[in-house]
Amino acid sequence: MVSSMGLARISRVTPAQIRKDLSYFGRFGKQGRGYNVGQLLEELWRILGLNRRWRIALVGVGKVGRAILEYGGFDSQGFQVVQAFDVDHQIVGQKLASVTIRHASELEQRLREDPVDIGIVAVPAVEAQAVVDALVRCGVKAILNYAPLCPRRPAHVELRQIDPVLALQSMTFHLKALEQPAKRR
Amino acid sequence: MVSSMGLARISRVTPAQIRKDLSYFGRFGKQGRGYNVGQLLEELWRILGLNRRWRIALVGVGKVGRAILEYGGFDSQGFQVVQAFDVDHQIVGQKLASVTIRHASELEQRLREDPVDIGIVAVPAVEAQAVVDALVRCGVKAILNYAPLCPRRPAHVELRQIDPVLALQSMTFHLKALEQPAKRR
DNA sequence: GGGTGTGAATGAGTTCACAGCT
DNA sequence: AGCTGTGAACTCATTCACACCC
Repeated sequence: MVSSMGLARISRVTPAQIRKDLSYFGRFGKQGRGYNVGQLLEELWRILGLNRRWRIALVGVGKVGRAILEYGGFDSQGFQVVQAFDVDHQIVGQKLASVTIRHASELEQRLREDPVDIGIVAVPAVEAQAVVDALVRCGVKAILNYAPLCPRRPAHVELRQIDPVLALQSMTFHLKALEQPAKRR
Repeated sequence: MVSSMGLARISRVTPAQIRKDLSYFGRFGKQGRGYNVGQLLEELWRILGLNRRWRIALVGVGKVGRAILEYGGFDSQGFQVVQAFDVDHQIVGQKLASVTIRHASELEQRLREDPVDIGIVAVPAVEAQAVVDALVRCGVKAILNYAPLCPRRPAHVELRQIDPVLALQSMTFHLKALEQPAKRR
C-alpha cells in the first residue's frame, strides 16, 4: 500500500494533486489505508492505454529513422514499428529490424491495406508537412515528429515533437538570467 | 511590420497573448503600426540568449551520443560540443567532429579547467543520476537528458528531457479515448 | 483608422480543509 | 487514528476591452 503522501514524495508533486488527479478517473484508494500499489499500477496502465500494443509506421529512414528502427526500447514498451518508408532507392527494399523499407510513393496504399495507430516522421523539415498530411489521410491518430517545425494537423490528431535544438534554445533564457547580478530564488 | 494579429495567425495563439507576453520584456511595438519584424527578431534573440554561442559537454558516446556529435544542426544554431566523455576504452581517444573523446573519469578535472554552459547526458539510465551530479558539481547550469528518467538536481539547474518512448506513451491516452463511441469535440 | 500596452474580468488549475470511511 | 475524495478557496494565467498613441 502507498499513501498520496508517499506518491507525492517520490514524484515531487503535492499529495492533494495526486488525489485530485486520480479521483478524475475513479476511486482507487481506501480511506485510512491508501492505494494498493499493484492495483493502482494496473488501473493506470489501462487508463493510459499502455495495456496493449500499438502499431507504428516510420517515414524517413535516414540517420534518425535508422536509429529508431534499430532501437530496442520501443518494442519492449508495446510500440511496434511495422512499416517503414523512404524515398532513397538505395535503401528501399532493405530489411532492418524485421521491417522491409518501402518507397514513400507506396505509403498511402500500404497504410490503407494495413493501418497503423501512430506515425513517426523523421524526414527533412521541407518534407514533413506533406508526410504529416499523408499520414492523416490514412487515418493515423497520433504523430511523433522529429522534423524541426510544428506541422499543421486536424485537432483530433495528437502530435509530439522531438527537437533537441529547441530544447537547448528553451534553456538559454534561464542561463542568461543567471549571469545577471540580481539573482533571485 | 507585423501586428499582434498577424503573429497570432502564424503561431496559433491569441493576439492578446502575444501582446501580453512581449510587454513582459519591453515595449517593442508602435501603436497603429505594429512591430518591426527585424527589430523584434533581434530583441527576442537577445532576450532568449540566442545571440551568442554556448559551450556543451557531451557525456556518453554510444549510438545517441555519436549521432549528436555528428549532427550538424547544433553548431549552426550556436550550440558547440567542445568536450565528450565515455567509459568505453575502445572509443576513448577517437576524434569525432573535431572533439577528442576522453574517459569519463577525467570529466570533473577537464570541466573545471575548461568549463561549459550546458551538459548533454546520453548514458544508460542507471548511470544518468551520477553523471548529472558530476555535471552539477562542475557548475553546469543546464542539462539536456536523453536517459529515460527524471534526474534529481538543484532548482537552479535547468533540465530538458528527450524521451521518445514517453512521448508515445503520453499520446496513447488520447488514442484510447478516440476508440470509445462517445467522442466529443 | 489601426493597433499597442495594460488594468480589470474571467477562467483554469492547484491547494486547502474536512466529512466520512476503514 | 489515518487517509481518501471532494467542494470551497485561492492562485496563477489568459482574455477582454479600452485609453492612448501613431
